[in-house]
Amino acid sequence: MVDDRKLAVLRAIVEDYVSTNEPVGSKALVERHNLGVSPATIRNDMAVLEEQGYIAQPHTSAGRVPTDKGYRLFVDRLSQVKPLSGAERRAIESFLAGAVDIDDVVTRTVRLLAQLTRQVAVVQYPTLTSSTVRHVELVPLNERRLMFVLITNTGRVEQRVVELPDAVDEARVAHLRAMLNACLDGCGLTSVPDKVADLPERLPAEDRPLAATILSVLLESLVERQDEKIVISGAANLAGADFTVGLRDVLEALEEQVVLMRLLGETSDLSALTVRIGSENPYTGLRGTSIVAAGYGSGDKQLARLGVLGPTRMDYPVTMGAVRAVARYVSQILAAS
Amino acid sequence: MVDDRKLAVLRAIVEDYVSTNEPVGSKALVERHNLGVSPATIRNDMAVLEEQGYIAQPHTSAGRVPTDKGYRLFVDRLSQVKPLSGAERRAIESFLAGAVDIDDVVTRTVRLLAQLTRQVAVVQYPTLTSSTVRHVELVPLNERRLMFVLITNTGRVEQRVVELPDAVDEARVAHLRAMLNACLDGCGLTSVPDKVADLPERLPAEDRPLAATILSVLLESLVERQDEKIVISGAANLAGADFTVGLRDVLEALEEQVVLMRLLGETSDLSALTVRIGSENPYTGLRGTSIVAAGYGSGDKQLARLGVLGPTRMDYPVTMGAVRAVARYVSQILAAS
DNA sequence: CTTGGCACTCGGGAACACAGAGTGCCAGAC
DNA sequence: GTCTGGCACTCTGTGTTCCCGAGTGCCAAG
Repeated sequence: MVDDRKLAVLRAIVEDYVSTNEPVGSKALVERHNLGVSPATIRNDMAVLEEQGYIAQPHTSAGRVPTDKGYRLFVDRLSQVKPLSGAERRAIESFLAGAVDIDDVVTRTVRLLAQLTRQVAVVQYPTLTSSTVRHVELVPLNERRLMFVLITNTGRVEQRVVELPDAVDEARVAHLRAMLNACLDGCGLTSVPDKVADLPERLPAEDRPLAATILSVLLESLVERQDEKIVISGAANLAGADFTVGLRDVLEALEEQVVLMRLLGETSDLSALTVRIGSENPYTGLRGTSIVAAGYGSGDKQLARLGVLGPTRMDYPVTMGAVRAVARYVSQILAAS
Repeated sequence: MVDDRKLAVLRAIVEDYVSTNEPVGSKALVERHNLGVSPATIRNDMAVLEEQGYIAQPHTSAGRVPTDKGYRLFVDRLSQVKPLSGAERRAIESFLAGAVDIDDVVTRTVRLLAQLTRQVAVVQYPTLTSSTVRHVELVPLNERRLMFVLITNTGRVEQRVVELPDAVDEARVAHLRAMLNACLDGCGLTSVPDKVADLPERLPAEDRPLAATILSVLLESLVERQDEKIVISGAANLAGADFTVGLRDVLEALEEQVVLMRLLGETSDLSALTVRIGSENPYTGLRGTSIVAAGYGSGDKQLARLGVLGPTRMDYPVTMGAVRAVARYVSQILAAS
């Protein structure tokens, strides 16, 4: 059913098609790869591969083109991730090492990835889920308003302005701040709701409305972290690639945070290097594009995901290598800081 | 030299070309606009307009197309900004009114503008120049590290992690925090450097290295505010428009914050509604595109600028109306909060 | 200054032919 | 059984030619 030569043929077709962007025929195939058999034999193999759905011809009497299923087999069994060159690795390292800030890390990463792969890069901000509270700050802005700031151990900051039910003075705010910090310091974000549940009861009655207001904002900001921030770069790289599907759809998808989130994240294993090819993609506007994504974060606790998006006809080994390498370096940087 | 009818002809050419996207000829012109003269007369006028550089023909025996100079004259003297419809105004109002946050305001604004004009919208975050310090916060992260947070009256937050020269305790940090706030509260960002200049001298000697470190970070963050953040939306709208110049260049320009800043901002009068047409543009990659921009901010103190970017062949009256209207509404929203 | 007439130009589309690449199939060789 | 060479067939893409129509510029007359 799938003997070795047929697989070799499929691999050759994918490689040639990716590099030339033209349907590849039997004759060209035996010339470029030394398969040791004649074109006619290859033709027979190709007929079988086509029947099985791994390749297709755009029209009669044209060469063959890999289908999504063909790419899938190629990625799963016929290729191996190509490691970066030493020069590239050094470039990554020095480029990322200069980052001063979590924002800076993310920005640099996304640019780096776009440049490295010459595709559209997408980086998700480190998620708060697995991070812990480092500090909660309440800053009075005026009598009826204060700013609530939540700082996590990943360097992420969530801030929010709170309108208060009634006037408060600095002392009450300070008290509440101290209580909140005592209660939450170092605890995981997911356990915050439990921790603060009984907080109002431990306060004097007159402070309870204030506490309730602030807590509701706190909890709300925890929920909202779900729709994480995402940064993209390298949209210009879309201009070169010729998409089978309209460019417009792709650009539209890139502006939909939710779509991007799902593309990057819809996997049980955050850390895995995942590839989603063309129609495997849930979003119809992105048929014709593939996504290569990986998780990043230090060791046990995965923080978030990053990846690139490009035409189905992409160089998977190289792209996967770049994505994996960048993910690793970012993890390293984040772990060190 | 420029009699009325020639101007009317130019206006008609611009309007027709914008709506049809095809070179417009003398015959079509007299049919669609009742100019009361014959095609031959129009031809004479067009010959003069061409000689003066307001219009051009793509090739012999084709209709005429406005040049950048022609659009310029049209915008300056032949058109008037078209106000939005009542429905549009209501939509803007309700859409912006829902914003909860400075980030939210900016995000909603940029989306709104993109949708309204069907072009690429660009919004600059409110600049800090004219804003004042509302609060400075120092949050110890551990012994050798603290987070520095600067909150302004526009709701903007700058945060930064500071590595300390030596270990500090909470008391010293609290003291410094109090001093900083006493010193800076309510003062304009531009005057911050003066205000803090003598601060170290007023501290006990052992606190001076700490203070110096923090102040240097503070001042640095003030300088960095120069390269303001910019948000864009509606890149998908580029797909429809056919650019004379490559789409790639435009997409590249959109990723260059600096370029965008210059496009929006290079004007002495922040509040003016400015139009930059095609080659008037400093950036070569954006020949073929025009920018319509306006300042926003409440009354006397202009905060920043926003605008849209589209093909030179755009409906200037409508676009200008939309940009102006959005700028006004945003100003309103910001003033209220 | 305007107008109608007229010759001229040029781009774009339709029709057509043709070369080239590629296929499928079949009969014969190993 | 599997591979191979040969052969007829089918497309696409390209180049050529031709022609129509829109549009122009110019000129002489109103």
